[in-house]
Amino acid sequence: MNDQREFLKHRLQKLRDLRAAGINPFANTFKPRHTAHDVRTRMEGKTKEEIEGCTDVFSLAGRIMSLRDFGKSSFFHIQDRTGKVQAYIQKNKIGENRYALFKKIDIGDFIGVCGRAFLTHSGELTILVDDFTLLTKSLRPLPEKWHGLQDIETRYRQRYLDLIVNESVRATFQTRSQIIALVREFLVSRDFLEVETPMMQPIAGGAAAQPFITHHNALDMDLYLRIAPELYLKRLLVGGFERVFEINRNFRNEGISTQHNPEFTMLEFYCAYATYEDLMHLTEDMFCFLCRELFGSFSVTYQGTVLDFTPPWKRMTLKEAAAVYAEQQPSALDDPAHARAVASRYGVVLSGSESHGEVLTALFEATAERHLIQPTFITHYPVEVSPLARANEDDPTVTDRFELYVAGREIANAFSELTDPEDQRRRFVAQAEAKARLTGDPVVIDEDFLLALEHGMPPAAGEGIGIDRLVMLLTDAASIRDVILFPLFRAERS
RNA sequence: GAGUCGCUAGCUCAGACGGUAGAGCAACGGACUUUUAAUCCGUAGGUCCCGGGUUCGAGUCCCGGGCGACUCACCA
Repeated sequence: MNDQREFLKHRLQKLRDLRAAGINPFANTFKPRHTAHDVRTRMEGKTKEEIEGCTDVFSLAGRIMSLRDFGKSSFFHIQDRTGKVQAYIQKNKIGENRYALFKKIDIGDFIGVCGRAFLTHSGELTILVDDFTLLTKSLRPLPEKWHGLQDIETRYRQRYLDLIVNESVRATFQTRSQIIALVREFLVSRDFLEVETPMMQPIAGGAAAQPFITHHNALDMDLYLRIAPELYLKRLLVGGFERVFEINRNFRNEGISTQHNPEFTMLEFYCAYATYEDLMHLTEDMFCFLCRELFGSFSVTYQGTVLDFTPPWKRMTLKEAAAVYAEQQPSALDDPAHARAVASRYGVVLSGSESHGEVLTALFEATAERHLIQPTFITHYPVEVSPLARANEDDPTVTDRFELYVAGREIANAFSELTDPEDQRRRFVAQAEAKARLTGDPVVIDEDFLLALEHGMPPAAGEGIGIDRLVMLLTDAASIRDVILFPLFRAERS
């Protein structure tokens, strides 16, 4: 008999013993009126005498995380959503029968307890148990109490164990929830309307990633999981919703890394009559709001580096940034042949068919990106790599677009939107033809979106912010899997 | 997709040179009424990721596979 089966056998025997004694080991009869946090805050700053003179009776429930048995009394810690609190149970206080029943309770079980607070000799605030109720009997062991759960694969595959034993993991996901709530609050306070647009789309538009494909049986129709909500949110601008946002999942059938999960959460928002420059200010305001609410400071330490979000943030054009980090004069990169030579020198692999703008973008990514640690807006993206962005009035080879870089990573992407349906059609066709040459896919144009544009979309600017990457920055997480509760994993084979 | 590294008890980890597989916690039995990584005595628990190979003998060496981590590639 192996250890695992023996453990289960013992717990199942206790289950039978409890039922034989008339106890439901999965009862739902206890209504906790307090939390561990309530107990702590109620007694905070009080002396031992004041605490023990206090007649408040607490009633709380949670999982038993540790248990120290002294024969006629026991100490245990209960963990609820707010944290842990210790409890103490004595045989001569609750009676022989109740205490015998308590002996059937194990680490991992859920229990409800009632009692007053006291301070132990070593000064720990503790509930002296008047009575208890078993709420759920656990049948499997918890990970080790001191080292917790370390195995990264088990932590992700059995995230519930990770959450039970690793307090910092709970904190990360609580912060994630808080960040999303704050983003919502920020946008709603600025009169943005939260909307939901299709996750299943007949044409996967709004970005250039590989989509997941699925099929609707009744309509006998292939559908794509969306790679971006962009084209639907713009339809809403056409419809007269001047300020809209959506926080939802995108799906991209690409590689997995510490920065990429196949499904990830994206914030996109669109604001009529705004420009990309307005959105730079809005982005600064949003981050400052988040920092103030979360930390009370514009300084955030990420992986040992202090990031300073005090506005205004640095701004550089893409060409300037590429020039600085490729040690060139910006004007020198205006010569396509020279730019190409420099890019090759920095390890960019070129086929020869790339446009000048694509070469500059590749050079920027190869040289500058990883150096952009402090918040930096990169502007003036070439028109060839920005199929949905409005061309700059003074220099039509670039667009009114920016990306925000922090800690060497792309966090946000925004631009003044293209509103001219004929220009949009030309860009779609050029993009689809380029893709068709590369992949052999048929040229597909989102005619329905163009029809919407032909009805007239107000001038607008839009932005996308990768929520997972934002949460990583603000929770000091090294991997995107640390901020996604259930990241995608290969199925285990039996 | 490529390279490097990892996989030993439920958990956290040791296991030189190839020679009967170990500890702590958790579990089980016992002692103990203010402990807190409780303590003390005792017991049990292993498909060493899987499959081949070399060898008298493989957790250890070789080959193949699985899963994971990291780096790179891909992701405008």
